[in-house]
Amino acid sequence: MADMRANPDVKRGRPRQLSVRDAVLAGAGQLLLQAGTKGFSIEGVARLSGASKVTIYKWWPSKGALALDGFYTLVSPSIDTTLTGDVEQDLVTQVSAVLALFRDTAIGPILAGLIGEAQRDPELAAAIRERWLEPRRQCGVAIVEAAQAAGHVRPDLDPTMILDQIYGPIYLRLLVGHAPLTDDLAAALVRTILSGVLCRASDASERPARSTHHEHNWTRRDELAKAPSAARHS
Amino acid sequence: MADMRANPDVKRGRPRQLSVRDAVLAGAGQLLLQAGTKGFSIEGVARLSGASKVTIYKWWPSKGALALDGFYTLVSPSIDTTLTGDVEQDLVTQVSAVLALFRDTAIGPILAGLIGEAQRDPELAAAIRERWLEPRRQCGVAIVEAAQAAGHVRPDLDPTMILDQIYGPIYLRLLVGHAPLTDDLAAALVRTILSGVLCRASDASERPARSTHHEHNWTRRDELAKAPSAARHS
Amino acid sequence: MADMRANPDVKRGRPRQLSVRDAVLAGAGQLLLQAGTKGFSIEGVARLSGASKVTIYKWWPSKGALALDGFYTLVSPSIDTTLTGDVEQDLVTQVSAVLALFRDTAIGPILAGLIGEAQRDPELAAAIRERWLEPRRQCGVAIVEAAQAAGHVRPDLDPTMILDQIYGPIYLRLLVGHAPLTDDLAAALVRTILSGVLCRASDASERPARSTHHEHNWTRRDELAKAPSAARHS
Amino acid sequence: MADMRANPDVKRGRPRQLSVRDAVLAGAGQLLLQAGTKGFSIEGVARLSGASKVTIYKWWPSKGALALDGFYTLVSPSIDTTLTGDVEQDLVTQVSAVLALFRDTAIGPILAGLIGEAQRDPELAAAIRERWLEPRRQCGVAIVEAAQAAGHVRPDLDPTMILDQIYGPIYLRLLVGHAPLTDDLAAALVRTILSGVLCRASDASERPARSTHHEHNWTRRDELAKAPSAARHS
DNA sequence: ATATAATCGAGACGGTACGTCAAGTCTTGTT
DNA sequence: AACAAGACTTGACGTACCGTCTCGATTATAT
Repeated sequence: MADMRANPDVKRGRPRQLSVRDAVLAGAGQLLLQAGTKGFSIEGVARLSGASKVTIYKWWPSKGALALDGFYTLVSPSIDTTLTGDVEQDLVTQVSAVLALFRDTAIGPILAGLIGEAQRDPELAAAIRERWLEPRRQCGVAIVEAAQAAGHVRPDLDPTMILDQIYGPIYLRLLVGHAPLTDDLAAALVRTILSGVLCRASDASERPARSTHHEHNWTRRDELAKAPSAARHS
Repeated sequence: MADMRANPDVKRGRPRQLSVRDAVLAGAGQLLLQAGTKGFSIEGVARLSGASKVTIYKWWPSKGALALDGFYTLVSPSIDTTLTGDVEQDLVTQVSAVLALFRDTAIGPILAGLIGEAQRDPELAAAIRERWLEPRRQCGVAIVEAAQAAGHVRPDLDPTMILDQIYGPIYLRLLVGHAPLTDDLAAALVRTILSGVLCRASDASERPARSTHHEHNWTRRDELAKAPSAARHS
Repeated sequence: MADMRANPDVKRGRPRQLSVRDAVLAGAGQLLLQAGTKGFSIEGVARLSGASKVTIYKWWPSKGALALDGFYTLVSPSIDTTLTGDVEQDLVTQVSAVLALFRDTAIGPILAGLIGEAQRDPELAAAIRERWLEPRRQCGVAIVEAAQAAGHVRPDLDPTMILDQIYGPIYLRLLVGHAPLTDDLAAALVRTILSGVLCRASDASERPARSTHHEHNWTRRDELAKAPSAARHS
Repeated sequence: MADMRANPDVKRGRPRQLSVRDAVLAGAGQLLLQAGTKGFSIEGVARLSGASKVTIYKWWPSKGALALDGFYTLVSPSIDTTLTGDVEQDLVTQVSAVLALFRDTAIGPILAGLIGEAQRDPELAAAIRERWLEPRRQCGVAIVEAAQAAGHVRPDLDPTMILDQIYGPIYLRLLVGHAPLTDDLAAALVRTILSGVLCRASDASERPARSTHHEHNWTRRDELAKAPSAARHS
């Protein structure tokens, strides 16, 4: 994308006043916190920030874009996870971080609101995908692919789908609220998708054993005993 | 919801005109189809149906409630699946039905829009949970619980979570669009959550075994042949 | 202009709330007085009157229309002149009334502002013509035509033009302010257009004297000097 | 307007670039022609001329001032009438010139728009008076005063008022549009104000008396020949 | 040559008003 | 009582022009 203007290096005109930009972003974040996505309006941001509507319209193409930028003043987009090399542990660590963000801060509902808004604003949807979802998924994909390379995870599976099966439930619960985002959810989701759901014992009794000599099943989840029954919901 | 009024049996005044109700619902459904959740408005429904705004406000508590009712004039809420007793097959059948609904009809985006709207309308959220999500989940829960009872599925797992790990990815893709809803998605999701993701001991012949001392095998994922890697998305 | 609706006599819906109408008009008048045509804005009227902008836009097609209506809450459109039958006296009476209105009240500048606004609003221009100018001119025309009928005024002249030559100077001064609207202006304008400007004495020197005994010439119009014949033309 | 600075002869800094001045004026004139007074805006002139808004604001105190200057790029302010000494003829010549300008060129409406704008811009009003109205009136005043000196026009009359009674109707029609600016208007206006409107006694001798018992003759306006009724307006 | 000073284009910015849309609430008369 | 028609307030939308304000680049005279 080469710059088409005559003198791209020559900066002409009054330079953008960064204080205004910051005030707008701060106002947007504040308004999101106070009023949520529902009460979010460009006029509200203008009021809060002291900027004029025209200025906002100049720099942000749409309400959604502004809201997303405001959202990012609330969340630092840091995804710094030190990997251990253990699939389960690494995934749980990362998922737990996201989960904690949704549970313990106000940004859970706000992100939900943004995704809701994205249903009527395709550009916002794209922005959310690119700026929020994908970066986070990259880490997960890296973990899974490393595990595949190390031979811990079946290589024929699409890492993307595996991640969806971990994050999907979280976002689904965030968006429709049919079940709570409990603390142990991250661990449970990861463990289940890793080991699967089928009984080892039942295989033995009901089906012809395909191979009888196999030891190992899921390395380190032996005592899965304690029921996560609290995950039920009215 | 029993009628709470003093004399429920004494009906005075003009009785409710059901034709109006139907016209409103038809108009709501039509408007949803034509304009989507974004262009859906009570005034639009009034225009289309010939009913007056007051009438609509009288019988539907909110825009969301009307939209959901309109939505149900488009989708028959039938979930009639004949179960075979095979967990995988039954789940795939059911999930495929939902998936086809989202893929092939207009109701995928409309439902997404409704869930989006629900972010700013808690009552709509509750209604969606109760009227759409839960009925569908009951079937799935029944399948899983039957499998647990039959000893095919590990009894320590929460069926709810298992279902979330199947449906979550679908709704996530529907809402965020980071990956397409492919045809084989249902089968892949079900198979993966059933069998898990880790390498089996049988792989030990192929790869260096990490630990050697357990039994369980869960055969039946050998011919996972067709790569679901097409699920990637731009 | 027959009413085209199905049942023109059946009044349906909530009737227009006249109190709102009155409040808007009062607000418009007040705003005109306070801020003049320059500071007049629909939003200002909405603020002052307590009515909403939408309501104002519903009933008044444009800012100009509202301003003109507001103007009429300041001026009662009464043009009640008892005619005596004497052209000069009747005209002076009427013109003086208008002049006094322009001089002594605030409506002079306001009307000027409206005419100014009419330069960019053809509908306002038409409304001013029909509702302000013409009614007033009718009276003048009536006086002139009566005088023509009575033989006091030359019948070959267009009464419209005569009135323009009386009122034109007043509006011109009102609009461009190059000369003041003095008290005696009405009398002077009327007298001059009635008697003309040419000297009788000059006629005497250049032409065969028609009459010789005048000490003053234009006081009464009994024997007025004849128009120079050069003025005739096809 | 002498230069008030300390050292008026010492010119320092970059001298004013006259090409900019000309471009702005040309742009202003062009915009007036294209969009009229209504669509005239400083930003538009800046766009058209390539000058920056600041430059325009520096050299022209207000939008009206710029518009007037732009107006003068469209009209050459020449008022070159060779006088014959005959009041009527000279006045008609001059008035006809103005009338033709208003009728046949675009500057009639533009001038009307400027006068309209002047209602909200006192400085523009003053400028119009000084730069447009007065110069033109000077000529007329000269003619009238010459006629007064020659004894053709009554010396007790204010030439200003006489001119107002000629030009007033023209501007009134230009601004309000209640009657058209016809070709013969100039001659009619001049003739009427010169001769007056009242019936002359001399007509009694020139025409066959219709009825003998009154002092005026033309009972009804028998041969109104060319009807001036066309001067009426919708 | 090197300040000093003005001109000028580009463009950012707050402000006021524009005209429109839909949400809800209300007030009629009609069924 | 149910209902249609429609008046009304509220709040936000996105746009236009105003007038002011930095910037950097340019172009002259004065030291």
